[in-house]
Amino acid sequence: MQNTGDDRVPTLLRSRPSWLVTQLATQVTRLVGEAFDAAGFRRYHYALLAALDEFGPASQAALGRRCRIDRSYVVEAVGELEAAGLVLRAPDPADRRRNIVTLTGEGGTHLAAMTRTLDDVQDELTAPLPAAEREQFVHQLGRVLDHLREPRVTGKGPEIS
Amino acid sequence: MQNTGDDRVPTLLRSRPSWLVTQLATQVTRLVGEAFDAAGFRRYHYALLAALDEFGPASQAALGRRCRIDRSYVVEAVGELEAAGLVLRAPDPADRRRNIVTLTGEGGTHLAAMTRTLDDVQDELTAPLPAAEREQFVHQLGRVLDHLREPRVTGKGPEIS
DNA sequence: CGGAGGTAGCTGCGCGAAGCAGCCACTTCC
DNA sequence: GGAAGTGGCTGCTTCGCGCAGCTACCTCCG
Repeated sequence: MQNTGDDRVPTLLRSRPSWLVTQLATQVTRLVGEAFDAAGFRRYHYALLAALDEFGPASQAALGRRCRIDRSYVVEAVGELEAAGLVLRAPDPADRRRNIVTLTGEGGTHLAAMTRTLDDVQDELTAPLPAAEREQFVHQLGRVLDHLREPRVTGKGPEIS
Repeated sequence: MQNTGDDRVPTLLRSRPSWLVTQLATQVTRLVGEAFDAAGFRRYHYALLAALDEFGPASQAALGRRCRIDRSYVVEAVGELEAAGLVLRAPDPADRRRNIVTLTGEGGTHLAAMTRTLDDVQDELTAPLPAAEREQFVHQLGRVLDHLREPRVTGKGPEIS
Protein backbone atom coordinates (compact mmCIF):
# COMPACT_ATOMS: atom_id res chain seq x y z
CA MET A 1 0.00 0.00 0.00
CA GLN A 2 1.25 3.41 -0.87
CA ASN A 3 2.06 5.62 2.03
CA THR A 4 -0.50 8.36 1.79
CA GLY A 5 0.01 9.36 5.36
CA ASP A 6 -3.10 7.51 6.21
CA ASP A 7 -2.24 7.23 9.83
CA ARG A 8 -1.24 10.76 10.44
CA VAL A 9 -3.38 12.14 13.23
CA PRO A 10 -4.78 15.63 12.70
CA THR A 11 -2.88 18.13 14.80
CA LEU A 12 -6.11 19.57 16.07
CA LEU A 13 -6.55 16.29 17.88
CA ARG A 14 -2.97 15.38 18.46
CA SER A 15 -2.18 18.60 20.29
CA ARG A 16 -5.13 18.40 22.64
CA PRO A 17 -4.75 16.96 26.12
CA SER A 18 -8.40 15.95 26.04
CA TRP A 19 -7.93 13.79 22.98
CA LEU A 20 -4.65 12.37 24.18
CA VAL A 21 -6.07 11.47 27.56
CA THR A 22 -9.08 9.66 26.19
CA GLN A 23 -7.07 7.82 23.58
CA LEU A 24 -4.55 6.90 26.17
CA ALA A 25 -7.27 5.68 28.48
CA THR A 26 -8.54 3.13 25.99
CA GLN A 27 -5.04 1.76 25.51
CA VAL A 28 -4.49 1.68 29.24
CA THR A 29 -7.80 -0.01 29.82
CA ARG A 30 -6.82 -2.66 27.36
CA LEU A 31 -3.41 -3.16 28.92
CA VAL A 32 -4.68 -3.30 32.47
CA GLY A 33 -7.59 -5.44 31.40
CA GLU A 34 -5.25 -8.04 29.97
CA ALA A 35 -3.26 -8.11 33.19
CA PHE A 36 -6.41 -8.56 35.23
CA ASP A 37 -7.85 -11.16 32.93
CA ALA A 38 -4.78 -13.26 33.35
CA ALA A 39 -5.40 -13.23 37.09
CA GLY A 40 -9.15 -13.66 36.88
CA PHE A 41 -9.63 -10.25 38.40
CA ARG A 42 -11.30 -7.13 37.34
CA ARG A 43 -10.25 -3.57 37.95
CA TYR A 44 -12.85 -3.02 40.60
CA HIS A 45 -11.75 -5.97 42.64
CA TYR A 46 -8.29 -4.61 42.96
CA ALA A 47 -9.50 -1.16 43.90
CA LEU A 48 -11.63 -2.57 46.69
CA LEU A 49 -8.86 -4.73 48.04
CA ALA A 50 -6.50 -1.78 47.99
CA ALA A 51 -8.95 0.35 49.94
CA LEU A 52 -9.47 -2.36 52.52
CA ASP A 53 -5.75 -2.85 52.88
CA GLU A 54 -5.01 0.80 53.38
CA PHE A 55 -7.94 1.93 55.48
CA GLY A 56 -9.05 -1.29 57.12
CA PRO A 57 -12.52 -2.80 57.25
CA ALA A 58 -15.24 -0.56 55.94
CA SER A 59 -18.82 -0.51 54.84
CA GLN A 60 -19.59 -1.05 51.19
CA ALA A 61 -20.76 2.51 50.79
CA ALA A 62 -17.50 3.85 52.14
CA LEU A 63 -15.57 1.60 49.81
CA GLY A 64 -17.50 2.91 46.88
CA ARG A 65 -16.81 6.49 47.83
CA ARG A 66 -13.13 5.89 48.28
CA CYS A 67 -12.63 4.02 45.04
CA ARG A 68 -15.02 6.17 43.03
CA ILE A 69 -17.13 3.14 42.32
CA ASP A 70 -20.88 3.22 42.11
CA ARG A 71 -22.75 1.39 44.85
CA SER A 72 -24.28 -1.02 42.40
CA TYR A 73 -20.89 -2.23 41.32
CA VAL A 74 -19.61 -2.47 44.86
CA VAL A 75 -22.38 -4.92 45.64
CA GLU A 76 -21.44 -7.15 42.78
CA ALA A 77 -17.70 -6.88 43.20
CA VAL A 78 -17.75 -7.50 46.93
CA GLY A 79 -19.96 -10.50 46.32
CA GLU A 80 -17.42 -11.95 43.94
CA LEU A 81 -14.55 -11.18 46.25
CA GLU A 82 -16.40 -12.87 49.09
CA ALA A 83 -17.08 -15.91 46.96
CA ALA A 84 -13.37 -16.09 46.20
CA GLY A 85 -12.53 -15.87 49.89
CA LEU A 86 -10.63 -12.63 49.56
CA VAL A 87 -12.90 -10.62 51.82
CA LEU A 88 -15.41 -11.23 54.57
CA ARG A 89 -18.77 -9.52 54.58
CA ALA A 90 -20.55 -9.33 57.91
CA PRO A 91 -23.39 -7.16 59.13
CA ASP A 92 -22.33 -4.34 61.41
CA PRO A 93 -23.84 -4.99 64.86
CA ALA A 94 -23.68 -1.29 65.65
CA ASP A 95 -25.52 -0.23 62.51
CA ARG A 96 -27.59 -2.93 60.97
CA ARG A 97 -27.84 -1.16 57.64
CA ARG A 98 -24.20 -1.79 57.04
CA ASN A 99 -22.11 -4.66 55.89
CA ILE A 100 -18.60 -4.50 57.18
CA VAL A 101 -16.16 -5.78 54.62
CA THR A 102 -12.86 -7.13 55.87
CA LEU A 103 -9.78 -8.19 53.99
CA THR A 104 -8.76 -11.80 54.54
CA GLY A 105 -5.21 -13.08 54.57
CA GLU A 106 -5.72 -14.58 51.19
CA GLY A 107 -7.11 -11.29 49.99
CA GLY A 108 -3.93 -9.58 51.11
CA THR A 109 -1.87 -12.13 49.26
CA HIS A 110 -3.78 -11.62 46.06
CA LEU A 111 -3.56 -7.87 46.48
CA ALA A 112 0.20 -8.08 46.77
CA ALA A 113 0.46 -10.29 43.71
CA MET A 114 -1.74 -8.06 41.64
CA THR A 115 0.16 -5.04 42.86
CA ARG A 116 3.34 -6.48 41.44
CA THR A 117 1.64 -7.24 38.15
CA LEU A 118 0.21 -3.74 37.99
CA ASP A 119 3.55 -2.21 38.76
CA ASP A 120 4.87 -3.89 35.66
CA VAL A 121 2.08 -2.35 33.68
CA GLN A 122 2.99 1.06 35.03
CA ASP A 123 6.55 0.53 33.94
CA GLU A 124 5.37 -0.39 30.49
CA LEU A 125 3.20 2.70 30.50
CA THR A 126 5.80 5.21 31.52
CA ALA A 127 8.60 3.50 29.65
CA PRO A 128 9.00 6.25 27.05
CA LEU A 129 9.41 8.88 29.74
CA PRO A 130 12.80 9.54 31.26
CA ALA A 131 12.83 8.31 34.83
CA ALA A 132 13.10 11.84 36.13
CA GLU A 133 9.86 12.86 34.49
CA ARG A 134 7.73 9.94 35.59
CA GLU A 135 7.08 11.14 39.07
CA GLN A 136 6.24 14.56 37.77
CA PHE A 137 3.92 13.03 35.19
CA VAL A 138 1.99 11.19 37.86
CA HIS A 139 1.85 14.30 39.94
CA GLN A 140 0.47 16.32 37.07
CA LEU A 141 -2.17 13.75 36.32
CA GLY A 142 -3.21 13.86 39.93
CA ARG A 143 -3.47 17.61 39.99
CA VAL A 144 -5.50 17.77 36.83
CA LEU A 145 -7.80 15.06 38.07
CA ASP A 146 -8.33 16.77 41.40
CA HIS A 147 -9.08 19.98 39.62
CA LEU A 148 -11.76 18.43 37.45
CA ARG A 149 -13.27 16.59 40.37
CA GLU A 150 -14.15 19.70 42.32
CA PRO A 151 -14.06 22.70 40.05
CA ARG A 152 -15.32 25.13 42.68
CA VAL A 153 -12.46 25.22 45.14
CA THR A 154 -12.34 28.92 45.94
CA GLY A 155 -11.56 29.65 49.57
CA LYS A 156 -12.05 26.25 51.06
CA GLY A 157 -8.98 26.57 53.24
CA PRO A 158 -8.59 23.44 55.38
CA GLU A 159 -7.65 20.53 53.20
CA ILE A 160 -8.83 17.09 54.08
CA SER A 161 -5.27 15.90 54.36
CA MET B 1 -22.07 13.15 58.72
CA GLN B 2 -18.87 12.30 60.42
CA ASN B 3 -15.74 12.73 58.43
CA THR B 4 -14.31 9.27 58.30
CA GLY B 5 -12.13 10.10 55.34
CA ASP B 6 -14.65 8.35 53.20
CA ASP B 7 -13.41 9.96 50.05
CA ARG B 8 -9.75 9.30 50.49
CA VAL B 9 -8.52 7.38 47.51
CA PRO B 10 -6.23 4.43 48.24
CA THR B 11 -2.66 5.30 47.41
CA LEU B 12 -2.30 2.08 45.47
CA LEU B 13 -4.71 3.62 43.00
CA ARG B 14 -3.84 7.23 43.44
CA SER B 15 -0.17 6.74 42.66
CA ARG B 16 -0.76 4.77 39.49
CA PRO B 17 -0.69 6.45 36.10
CA SER B 18 -3.06 3.79 34.79
CA TRP B 19 -5.71 4.63 37.36
CA LEU B 20 -5.21 8.35 37.04
CA VAL B 21 -5.47 8.24 33.27
CA THR B 22 -8.67 6.24 33.21
CA GLN B 23 -10.29 8.34 35.91
CA LEU B 24 -9.19 11.46 34.15
CA ALA B 25 -10.57 10.17 30.90
CA THR B 26 -14.07 9.81 32.29
CA GLN B 27 -13.98 13.36 33.59
CA VAL B 28 -12.59 14.63 30.33
CA THR B 29 -15.18 12.71 28.36
CA ARG B 30 -17.86 14.32 30.44
CA LEU B 31 -16.42 17.79 30.00
CA VAL B 32 -15.89 17.48 26.28
CA GLY B 33 -19.22 15.78 25.90
CA GLU B 34 -20.99 18.72 27.47
CA ALA B 35 -19.24 21.11 25.13
CA PHE B 36 -20.20 19.01 22.13
CA ASP B 37 -23.75 18.52 23.27
CA ALA B 38 -24.20 22.25 23.47
CA ALA B 39 -23.22 22.43 19.81
CA GLY B 40 -25.15 19.35 18.72
CA PHE B 41 -21.92 17.63 17.86
CA ARG B 42 -20.21 14.54 18.92
CA ARG B 43 -16.53 13.90 19.38
CA TYR B 44 -16.24 11.93 16.19
CA HIS B 45 -17.71 14.66 14.10
CA TYR B 46 -15.06 17.07 15.16
CA ALA B 47 -12.27 14.60 14.57
CA LEU B 48 -13.44 13.95 11.04
CA LEU B 49 -13.78 17.62 10.24
CA ALA B 50 -10.32 18.26 11.60
CA ALA B 51 -8.83 15.53 9.45
CA LEU B 52 -10.57 16.83 6.36
CA ASP B 53 -9.41 20.34 7.07
CA GLU B 54 -5.82 19.37 7.57
CA PHE B 55 -5.35 16.71 4.92
CA GLY B 56 -8.04 17.56 2.41
CA PRO B 57 -10.68 15.29 0.91
CA ALA B 58 -10.25 11.64 1.74
CA SER B 59 -11.96 8.32 1.68
CA GLN B 60 -13.86 7.22 4.72
CA ALA B 61 -11.37 4.48 5.45
CA ALA B 62 -8.49 6.95 5.44
CA LEU B 63 -10.41 9.23 7.76
CA GLY B 64 -10.96 6.40 10.16
CA ARG B 65 -7.30 5.51 10.18
CA ARG B 66 -6.21 9.04 10.78
CA CYS B 67 -8.66 9.73 13.57
CA ARG B 68 -8.39 6.28 15.13
CA ILE B 69 -12.05 5.76 14.56
CA ASP B 70 -13.51 2.43 13.65
CA ARG B 71 -14.93 2.16 10.16
CA SER B 72 -18.39 1.46 11.47
CA TYR B 73 -18.49 4.78 13.25
CA VAL B 74 -17.08 6.66 10.31
CA VAL B 75 -20.04 5.52 8.25
CA GLU B 76 -22.51 6.83 10.76
CA ALA B 77 -20.67 10.04 11.57
CA VAL B 78 -20.05 10.98 7.94
CA GLY B 79 -23.70 10.34 7.25
CA GLU B 80 -24.70 12.76 9.95
CA LEU B 81 -22.19 15.33 8.84
CA GLU B 82 -23.47 15.05 5.31
CA ALA B 83 -27.04 15.46 6.48
CA ALA B 84 -25.97 18.61 8.31
CA GLY B 85 -24.29 19.94 5.18
CA LEU B 86 -20.83 20.03 6.72
CA VAL B 87 -19.28 17.56 4.30
CA LEU B 88 -19.96 16.16 0.88
CA ARG B 89 -19.82 12.46 0.14
CA ALA B 90 -19.33 11.44 -3.45
CA PRO B 91 -18.21 8.19 -5.02
CA ASP B 92 -14.66 8.22 -6.30
CA PRO B 93 -14.79 7.80 -10.09
CA ALA B 94 -11.29 6.37 -10.10
CA ASP B 95 -12.03 3.75 -7.45
CA ARG B 96 -15.63 2.89 -7.11
CA ARG B 97 -15.16 1.26 -3.74
CA ARG B 98 -14.48 4.63 -2.25
CA ASN B 99 -16.50 7.56 -1.11
CA ILE B 100 -14.59 10.77 -1.23
CA VAL B 101 -15.51 13.01 1.65
CA THR B 102 -14.99 16.73 1.24
CA LEU B 103 -15.27 19.53 3.74
CA THR B 104 -17.79 22.22 2.85
CA GLY B 105 -17.48 25.86 3.68
CA GLU B 106 -20.06 25.48 6.38
CA GLY B 107 -18.12 22.53 7.71
CA GLY B 108 -15.03 24.71 8.00
CA THR B 109 -16.99 27.31 9.87
CA HIS B 110 -18.32 24.79 12.33
CA LEU B 111 -14.88 23.33 12.75
CA ALA B 112 -13.46 26.71 13.64
CA ALA B 113 -16.23 27.38 16.11
CA MET B 114 -15.83 24.04 17.81
CA THR B 115 -12.09 24.51 17.86
CA ARG B 116 -12.52 27.62 19.92
CA THR B 117 -14.89 25.88 22.27
CA LEU B 118 -12.52 22.98 22.65
CA ASP B 119 -9.61 25.27 23.32
CA ASP B 120 -11.52 26.58 26.28
CA VAL B 121 -11.95 23.04 27.52
CA GLN B 122 -8.23 22.47 27.24
CA ASP B 123 -7.60 25.55 29.31
CA GLU B 124 -9.99 24.29 31.93
CA LEU B 125 -8.22 20.96 31.83
CA THR B 126 -4.69 22.18 32.23
CA ALA B 127 -5.63 25.01 34.53
CA PRO B 128 -3.96 23.51 37.60
CA LEU B 129 -0.67 23.13 35.77
CA PRO B 130 1.78 25.99 35.62
CA ALA B 131 1.91 27.33 32.09
CA ALA B 132 5.46 26.14 31.66
CA GLU B 133 4.46 22.55 32.32
CA ARG B 134 1.48 22.36 30.03
CA GLU B 135 3.38 21.90 26.84
CA GLN B 136 5.52 19.29 28.43
CA PHE B 137 2.45 17.55 29.76
CA VAL B 138 0.96 17.31 26.30
CA HIS B 139 4.23 16.10 24.94
CA GLN B 140 4.48 13.39 27.56
CA LEU B 141 0.95 12.22 26.89
CA GLY B 142 1.80 11.97 23.23
CA ARG B 143 4.92 9.96 23.82
CA VAL B 144 3.21 7.53 26.13
CA LEU B 145 0.36 7.11 23.69
CA ASP B 146 2.71 6.48 20.78
CA HIS B 147 4.56 3.94 22.82
CA LEU B 148 1.44 1.97 23.67
CA ARG B 149 0.23 2.09 20.13
CA GLU B 150 3.13 0.11 18.73
CA PRO B 151 4.54 -2.18 21.35
CA ARG B 152 5.79 -4.85 18.94
CA VAL B 153 8.09 -6.31 21.55
CA THR B 154 8.80 -9.46 23.50
CA GLY B 155 8.74 -12.73 21.65
CA LYS B 156 5.09 -13.02 22.39
CA GLY B 157 4.06 -12.52 18.81
CA PRO B 158 0.32 -12.49 18.36
CA GLU B 159 1.13 -13.24 14.75
CA ILE B 160 -0.53 -10.81 12.44
CA SER B 161 1.17 -11.60 9.21
C1' DC C 1 -8.12 -13.22 -18.76
C1' DG C 2 -9.58 -15.17 -14.83
C1' DG C 3 -9.02 -16.31 -10.15
C1' DA C 4 -7.00 -14.96 -5.44
C1' DG C 5 -6.50 -11.81 -2.18
C1' DG C 6 -6.95 -7.32 -0.34
C1' DT C 7 -9.62 -2.99 0.44
C1' DA C 8 -13.91 0.09 1.06
C1' DG C 9 -18.37 0.79 2.73
C1' DC C 10 -21.85 -0.85 5.60
C1' DT C 11 -24.58 -3.59 9.21
C1' DG C 12 -24.78 -5.81 13.38
C1' DC C 13 -23.30 -7.51 17.76
C1' DG C 14 -20.77 -7.64 22.19
C1' DC C 15 -17.99 -5.69 25.87
C1' DG C 16 -16.59 -2.59 29.60
C1' DA C 17 -17.33 1.32 32.20
C1' DA C 18 -20.23 4.69 34.25
C1' DG C 19 -24.39 6.41 36.10
C1' DC C 20 -29.23 6.82 37.53
C1' DA C 21 -33.80 5.21 39.58
C1' DG C 22 -36.28 2.74 42.70
C1' DC C 23 -37.02 -0.49 46.57
C1' DC C 24 -36.57 -1.96 51.39
C1' DA C 25 -34.33 -1.93 55.89
C1' DC C 26 -32.55 0.73 59.26
C1' DT C 27 -30.61 4.86 61.74
C1' DT C 28 -30.72 9.57 63.11
C1' DC C 29 -32.56 13.98 63.79
C1' DC C 30 -36.28 16.94 65.26
C1' DG D 1 -43.01 8.88 66.66
C1' DG D 2 -42.58 10.92 62.21
C1' DA D 3 -39.42 12.76 58.58
C1' DA D 4 -35.30 12.63 56.44
C1' DG D 5 -31.22 10.46 55.32
C1' DT D 6 -28.19 6.40 54.66
C1' DG D 7 -26.84 1.58 53.27
C1' DG D 8 -27.49 -2.53 50.51
C1' DC D 9 -29.44 -4.36 46.48
C1' DT D 10 -31.67 -4.93 41.74
C1' DG D 11 -32.47 -3.22 37.36
C1' DC D 12 -32.04 -0.30 33.46
C1' DT D 13 -29.68 3.01 30.29
C1' DT D 14 -25.97 5.34 28.00
C1' DC D 15 -21.62 5.86 25.80
C1' DG D 16 -17.32 4.68 23.73
C1' DC D 17 -14.79 1.17 21.67
C1' DG D 18 -13.91 -2.74 18.94
C1' DC D 19 -14.64 -7.01 16.17
C1' DA D 20 -17.11 -10.23 12.70
C1' DG D 21 -19.17 -10.67 8.59
C1' DC D 22 -21.10 -9.27 4.23
C1' DT D 23 -21.04 -7.29 -0.57
C1' DA D 24 -18.88 -4.60 -4.11
C1' DC D 25 -14.83 -3.51 -6.14
C1' DC D 26 -9.76 -3.10 -7.25
C1' DT D 27 -5.16 -5.12 -8.04
C1' DC D 28 -1.93 -8.49 -8.63
C1' DC D 29 -0.25 -12.63 -10.60
C1' DG D 30 -0.24 -16.84 -12.93
